[in-house]
Amino acid sequence: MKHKGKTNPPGRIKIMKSFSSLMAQKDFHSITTAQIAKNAQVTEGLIYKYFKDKKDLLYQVLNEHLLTFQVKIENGIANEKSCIKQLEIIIFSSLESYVQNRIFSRILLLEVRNSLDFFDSITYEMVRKYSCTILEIIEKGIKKGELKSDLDALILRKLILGAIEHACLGEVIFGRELDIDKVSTGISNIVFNGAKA
Amino acid sequence: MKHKGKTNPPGRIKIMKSFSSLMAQKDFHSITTAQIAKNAQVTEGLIYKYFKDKKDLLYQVLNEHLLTFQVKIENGIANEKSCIKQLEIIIFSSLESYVQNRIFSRILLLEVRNSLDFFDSITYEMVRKYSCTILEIIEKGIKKGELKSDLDALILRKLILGAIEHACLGEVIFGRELDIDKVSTGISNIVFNGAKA
DNA sequence: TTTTGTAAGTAAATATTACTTACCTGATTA
DNA sequence: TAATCAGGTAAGTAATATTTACTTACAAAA
Repeated sequence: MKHKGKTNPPGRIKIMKSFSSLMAQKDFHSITTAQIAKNAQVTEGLIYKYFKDKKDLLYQVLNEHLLTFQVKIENGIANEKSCIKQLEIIIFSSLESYVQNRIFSRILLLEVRNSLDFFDSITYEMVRKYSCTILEIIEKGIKKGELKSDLDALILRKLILGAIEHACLGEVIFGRELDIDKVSTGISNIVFNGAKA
Repeated sequence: MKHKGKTNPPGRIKIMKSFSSLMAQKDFHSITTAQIAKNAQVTEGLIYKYFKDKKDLLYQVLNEHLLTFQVKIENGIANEKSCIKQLEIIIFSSLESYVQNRIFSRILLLEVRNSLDFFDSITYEMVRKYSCTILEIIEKGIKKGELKSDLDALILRKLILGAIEHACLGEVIFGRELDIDKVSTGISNIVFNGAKA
């Protein structure tokens, strides 16, 4: 008998917590279902009541984090009129979210993208929505004359997303410290004003 | 008995080719050693004659590709004086290399970074070298007055590397077409001249 | 009160799969 | 000629993700 997602029983919560804490210590593939179960004080079989497979567990944990991430971003830009300011806020809050939650960042930046089924998941839908928001702001910025009229919005988005993600890699992989203020203003500065003297 | 790396026997070549072609079809973890061996028409055991483990095979395949990649970049910037032009060439050739070799890109961008032992490998040394080259060009550009004097070289590098990598993701993951000329000039344009109107 | 259905959880079997060990064969070399 | 060694095979083993068959508790319907 499979779980139908109507309730959220203690066993399910324990499994997700257990998995999250293991993810803080090692990479996805080194974590065994036996460890997850032992750490959660349930049996291995129960994992498969609530999750299709190990990867599905990964996606669902990621999904929970993404929810709070998204709310944060939307609240941040809600009162802001200027498109450039909005983008600056997105850059800052994204960096902040990544840094404040290394496990989540590890999963999103390094652990899920190598498998195609992630891109069919609900989780990826949220990533797309976030990505769309950025594109819309850029397009509005161009229309309003804040940004250059001949700008390719898609490329600017690539640049912003790429910069954010790459900036976090050192932090996520090696545990290096990241000065969010410095890096986010640095990125914004180059993106909007250019690097050329 | 282990292989000592002096020769390059047909079995080893067959294994690497087989693995490469499988990587074009599915992600690393879905590829089994049994498949690799069958596809190469050798026995599973032979894989472990030439490679420490499955991951080592991944690294060595990546390594071969990186060698040609590095040569390409270095030749490209050799005759160029202007630092901005050099960076533009790096952006273009990196995109080109990624696009021309999807397997290599998949491995480098999506499959190796999730495991710490990659960062101890010789392969990663090459990535660092490439990354260092970019930093040096930026620093020279600042000194020569081509780039803004108050620029943070590390952040500009993050931006450039992040943009390049992110630009390729759609291509690598979904097989989308990528207009190298358009994207590389687009990136250069924003990075050097800024997006603000 | 009895019955029915089902959610939560267990225990043990199974199938896959990365990796090992012991061995064969022919060529080179001491 | 004996010894070594490179290239390769065949048959394991141990780990581990996943499945199956089974309890127990409990709520709603009859």
